[in-house]
Amino acid sequence: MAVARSQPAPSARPQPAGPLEPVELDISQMVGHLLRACQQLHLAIWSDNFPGGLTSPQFAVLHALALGGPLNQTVLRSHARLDRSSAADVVRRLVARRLVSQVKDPADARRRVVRLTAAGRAVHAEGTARAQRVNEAMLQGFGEAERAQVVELLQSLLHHHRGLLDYQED
Amino acid sequence: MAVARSQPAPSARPQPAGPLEPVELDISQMVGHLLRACQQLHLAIWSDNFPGGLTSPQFAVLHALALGGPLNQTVLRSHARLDRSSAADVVRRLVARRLVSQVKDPADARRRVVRLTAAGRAVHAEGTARAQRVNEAMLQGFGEAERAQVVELLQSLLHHHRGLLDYQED
DNA sequence: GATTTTTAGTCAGTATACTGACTAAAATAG
DNA sequence: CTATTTTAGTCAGTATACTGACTAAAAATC
Repeated sequence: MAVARSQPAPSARPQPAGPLEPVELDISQMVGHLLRACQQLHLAIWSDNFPGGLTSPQFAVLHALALGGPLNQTVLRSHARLDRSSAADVVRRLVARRLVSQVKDPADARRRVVRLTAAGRAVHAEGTARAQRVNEAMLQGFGEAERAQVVELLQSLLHHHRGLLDYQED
Repeated sequence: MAVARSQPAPSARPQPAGPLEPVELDISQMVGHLLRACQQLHLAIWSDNFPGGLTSPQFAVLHALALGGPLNQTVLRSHARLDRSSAADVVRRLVARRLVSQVKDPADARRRVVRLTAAGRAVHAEGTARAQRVNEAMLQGFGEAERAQVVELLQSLLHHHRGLLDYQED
């Protein structure tokens, strides 16, 4: 595949001792770079609002369980948007904190069904308000229309690539 | 700080055996959840385009050095949007791969100046085209106007919180 | 000039997120 | 029914990203 190569193009002004290859790339406009920075921001805001140490993926797991009853890891990770290894890690930590419990599925010995404990349900209920505050803080400075745009554009971006992530569905 | 507590509110329809606390939270519309999923997507696309194993933060460091000459870690991490520990980690791996080198700053013994090696400059030059392909792939499915919106909204989001991240500037 | 504070960077420890290899069980093919 | 394949989950290893504690050097203060 012929990589797009920038031709020399007779330049009018000779650049004074810059790098030899023409760097025509503004990294601050690259979606990946922006997403990474936004995630760092989100983590900072999240941590401020969850002094107990519950992380966003952990909350996503609790939320999926609160909505959809006991789930095996495969269904759980598709709801919480976690890959296999990460889901196992997150569940392991939630088990250690006694927020969820795991039991073998009698109908399928491969599956281990994850269930909220009473403590887990309480932490989820209390966390819901915090999660909403985090979302509000993230969107602070945007008007209603822009908030909707942010959500729609990110959802569209994901939708354009549905099936690429291993937990897919959608 | 009085946490917003959902009052019972005389409900017209009794919900059939749902969870006790009213779960009025759509996690698929939370910005943080969407950002995390988009980053997973970006990582998948990036890895496809960089079979050599160069990561996006690593490329960001090479790019900052290619643009701005030798830099100490503090300036470097503000350009590459990395916190102190992560920047040290990334630089350590780039040193191990011989893509950058570090020397003590004679003017300030605290600083260790990072510089591109010839190999690093070559990897950066070659990676620029790949990074552009990743960006294009991420935005595939969007029109010109929407692409601009995505970039502008994410930049605005970051701008609204400038100063919150420790590498700040901006 | 001596003390205090700030700054640059390291280090240990933890949490996602990934890969690839692996086990065990279920589903399918023959 | 047996052999193959698929599925569920684990495990080891690596890369960001963070916290908090720490060292050493520079800057600021007195």
